[in-house]
Amino acid sequence: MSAGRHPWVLHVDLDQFIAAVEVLRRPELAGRLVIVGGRGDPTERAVVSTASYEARAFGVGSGMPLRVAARKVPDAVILPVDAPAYTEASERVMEALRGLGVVVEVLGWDEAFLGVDTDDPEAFAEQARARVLEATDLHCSVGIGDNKVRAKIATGFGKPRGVFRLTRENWFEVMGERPTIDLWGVGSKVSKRLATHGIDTVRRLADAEQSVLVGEFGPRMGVWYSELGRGLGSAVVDDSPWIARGHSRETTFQSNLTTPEQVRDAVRELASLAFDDTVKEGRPVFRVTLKVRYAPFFTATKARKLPAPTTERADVVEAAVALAKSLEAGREVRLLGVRAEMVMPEDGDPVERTPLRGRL
DNA sequence: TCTGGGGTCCTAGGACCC
DNA sequence: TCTGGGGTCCTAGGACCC
Repeated sequence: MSAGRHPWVLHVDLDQFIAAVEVLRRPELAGRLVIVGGRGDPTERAVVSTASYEARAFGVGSGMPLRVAARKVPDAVILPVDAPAYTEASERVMEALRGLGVVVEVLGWDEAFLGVDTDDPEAFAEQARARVLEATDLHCSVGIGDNKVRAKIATGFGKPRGVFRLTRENWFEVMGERPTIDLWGVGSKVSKRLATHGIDTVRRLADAEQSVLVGEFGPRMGVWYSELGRGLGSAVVDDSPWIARGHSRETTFQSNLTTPEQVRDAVRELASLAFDDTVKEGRPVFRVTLKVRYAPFFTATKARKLPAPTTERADVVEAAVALAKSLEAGREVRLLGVRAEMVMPEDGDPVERTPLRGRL
């Protein structure tokens, strides 16, 4: 199995994955208002990772501050994030999908693209849903597309527990009058910038002069948004293992740090943890980035390329500590983070670089 | 309402070089 | 005195995704 183009791209996305995994091991939670986030303590600085559909009906969604969610749904069950449990469940899902004998490109804990050669994609999608349910007791939805962009967007119309097909044939019929923010890769900032040019729907984006988009967003993003408006994108499904560019560790402190000593100690700790993750990959670190969020909520980053790539913990820690010395004294610190970037393997794969490439 | 943590890629501007 | 046109490397910031 390897990278390649297939007649059909399927996008499989688990329904309320994290909440569903929690309900699986606590069946008494079924049908209840379940919210998963942070350490499960709504008085702490944390956000919602996933809310069950029952909780979503009350306006709770991912990214919402936990304390706001708790206020909206006072009788919700609030659970801590248990990453190892989700990783384990995710692996069982992906194994089930691979068992279908197709190319599986993992996108995250709860989603994957399948490259499929079939005459009946709907039947195959139902087969995939059945296989995942049988193997894991988890429900999913499937988007069918003639490329990844369309398959990914299609899934949203299939949820929950359904299948939807989105191709060149029905792209404008389905998406034409929708707001640009419904596109995968267009967020609130870009949709507002597009609106200043009178581009408020997918069809208007598709019809926009590419020169306007390039002028606003630059040569790569401008062209990419134009293609997005028309539903165009890669149809190559690639199951080769992802090679991480870097690893990072960051912490939001429950109460702000106020002294340089506290900052220095925290940076040491974070740098060491990030370094540990690079050691597991066995590749040297060539750049270290320090992220700081000053109170109340202003974020800055400082980066240094190392004199030479290193596999020494002390080099990484010292680089991070040195960056910390240039932080503004006297400002309270809400968050610190350290990222270590690794050199890529020499015989580097010709990875197609595209704006959406974040993975597990 | 008060805003996590782990990722990726793109853009802009300055330094430096020819 | 009023000053080019690239190219590459580096850093900071921004945007997006799950």
